[in-house]
Amino acid sequence: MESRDHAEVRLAVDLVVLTVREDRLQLLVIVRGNQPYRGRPALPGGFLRENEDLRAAAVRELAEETGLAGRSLVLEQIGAYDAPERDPRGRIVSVGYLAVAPDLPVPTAGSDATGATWARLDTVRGALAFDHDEIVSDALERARTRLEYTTSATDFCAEVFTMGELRQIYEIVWGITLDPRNFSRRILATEGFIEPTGDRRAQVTGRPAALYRRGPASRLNPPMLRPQQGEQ
Amino acid sequence: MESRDHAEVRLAVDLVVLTVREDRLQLLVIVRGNQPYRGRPALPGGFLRENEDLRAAAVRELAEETGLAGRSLVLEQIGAYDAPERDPRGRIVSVGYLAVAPDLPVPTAGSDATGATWARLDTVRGALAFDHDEIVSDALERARTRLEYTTSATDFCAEVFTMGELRQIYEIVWGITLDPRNFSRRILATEGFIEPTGDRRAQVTGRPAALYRRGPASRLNPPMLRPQQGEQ
DNA sequence: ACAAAAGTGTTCAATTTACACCCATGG
DNA sequence: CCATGGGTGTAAATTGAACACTTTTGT
Repeated sequence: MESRDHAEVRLAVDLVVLTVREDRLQLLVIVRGNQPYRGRPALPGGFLRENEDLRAAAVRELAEETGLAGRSLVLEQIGAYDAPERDPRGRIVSVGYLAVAPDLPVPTAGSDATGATWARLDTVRGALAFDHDEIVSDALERARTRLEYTTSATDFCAEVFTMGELRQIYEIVWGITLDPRNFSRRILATEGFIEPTGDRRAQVTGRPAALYRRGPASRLNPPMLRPQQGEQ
Repeated sequence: MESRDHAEVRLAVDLVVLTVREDRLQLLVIVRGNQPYRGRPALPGGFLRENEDLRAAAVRELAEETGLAGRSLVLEQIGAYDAPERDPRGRIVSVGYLAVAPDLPVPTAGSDATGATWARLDTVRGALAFDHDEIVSDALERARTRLEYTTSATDFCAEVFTMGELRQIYEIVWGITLDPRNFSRRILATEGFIEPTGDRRAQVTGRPAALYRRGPASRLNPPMLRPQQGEQ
């Protein structure tokens, strides 16, 4: 019995980091400097190291490749991607992670070579290296579902935000429009979702909006179900 | 640079196979014949082989260890479990899969040694080897959610079933009781969920129930949200 | 004064829930 | 003829969507 009883595989992590920027859903991508898929956009990620679990690898890669401290970023595992031919370099199984970030001042604004950048999701989809389009699709679906059941919309927002900004997250991630009046009431009626800071912020025009910060709740009950409509 | 840039890990699959039996949610377990955790119940599973993807490994292990043909069983990936100390034999990352089965005539009724058996979930939880309790918890939560959004309740049922049997699936998996009258209407109002066979089946007592088989639909719209109540 | 965004009150329709009541069978 | 589970009808309660209207600012 010379043949091994188990396959020799390498484990990697790939990160789907989403934000809302310029009224669009945007994705953190690097441009590949090596073959395969040289020059193509790809998800940040890399191989698992010794004595490191997957989450730690994800946090490390995020810091190395993008300069984003994984500190406050909530990472959620999306799943394992293991199609035998997904990577021409060999048998590599990758575990996808989703992270949601506020609109940050452009990741590594000129730090190291590879330079991660935000890219509009609608323009980059279909062009990603490896099976990264599939990972992104699954992660996006997860992000959309999370808006329904959790308070994760505030993860897209800065420390303090207006009701309009929060609503925009829902509108952009779901690709629909919501009634601002009903939205506001619904959110405020959900115990622990957001808390008023007491301050207001002047807008470009119009009445200044009250400012809020995230509350202690993490799960939404009842959920905010998105209306079913076709989008992208 | 003698040190490797990546960890040496082995990949495995673990299967959470659920059914409803004797009015209880039951789990397919094997009793471990070797160390570690010898004598303890565990999930069926095993190592990934060369030129085999995770799903294929799950189907193969299911057939080998339990005699269940993976044919019609729908396998859903739950996630990767990778805590470094989860398996004392070394660095083993396992991918969990969920399968839902009808009440089968006891898996390997005396075929090979290890013999998988059904075990009541409430008695076996907390006693499983490795981190299998955690995998089961995640899979169970997934199964409960699937009942809300998909027609997967019929996966728990035989080819033909009564409305009462289908309702029992919901009641047992969710751990609540449902109004039979409203339940029936709700299911029948969902296009493509189930189709009447035209036959009826005499009960132990009471009016014979109409028989149904599963319809073409797979996703439920609108979903059947479970009422929030505390359970087990 | 006007445009624009925030926010309140109210109405109406849709959905959910509860439950009275009838049906069909075995003992 | 009664217990038991299957099934229909209907009214009350809850929820959701629509929208008129008021508030508060910058220009």
